[in-house]
Amino acid sequence: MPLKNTLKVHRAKLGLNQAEMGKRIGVSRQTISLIERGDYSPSVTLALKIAKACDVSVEEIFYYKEDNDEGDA
Amino acid sequence: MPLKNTLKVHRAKLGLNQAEMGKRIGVSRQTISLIERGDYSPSVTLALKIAKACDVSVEEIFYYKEDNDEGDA
DNA sequence: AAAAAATGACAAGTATACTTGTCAAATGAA
DNA sequence: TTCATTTGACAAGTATACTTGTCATTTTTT
Repeated sequence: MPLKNTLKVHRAKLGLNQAEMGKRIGVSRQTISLIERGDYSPSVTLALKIAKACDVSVEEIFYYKEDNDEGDA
Repeated sequence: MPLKNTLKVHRAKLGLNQAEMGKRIGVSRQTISLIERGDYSPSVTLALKIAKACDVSVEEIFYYKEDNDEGDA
């Protein structure tokens, strides 16, 4: 049950690139990239900062997607 | 600006000791103890599990308390 | 097409989350 | 008080978050 996130979408809404997002939050560009590439569990401190920057709850950014194998059938 | 949390209170509401809480969430007793002792930033995965177990949002458990030095003056 | 900007990916190092184990101190029950 | 339960604290080890740096690939702009 991998941890997923919607950071890429929310970052796009803010019109920021990864480097700008990292700078705003206080982490490196690589860390933003790593998170967006998925299956990565940052600290709750970072999660709170990201959620605040995106003006949403932590749960709206980070969530669990079931490991189901159904496509849409 | 240390990270604070309300885990101890919420755990008490559930009527669980640290060992039971750890078992329910899937971490060791020490990890629960460390968090409750404060100034500790677990992974967002663990934060989500704790919030779910307590039936509240991540933000209701983990938050920042300003590092102000004013008492009440 | 060509140049510029943005992202993915890897490597190697540091910081810290999380582990098991142990003991003392605190709390609660008999 | 005595015994049992719970928690705090420390140590040492493993797992992983986060860092800087670099390069190839992709995307966007001209």
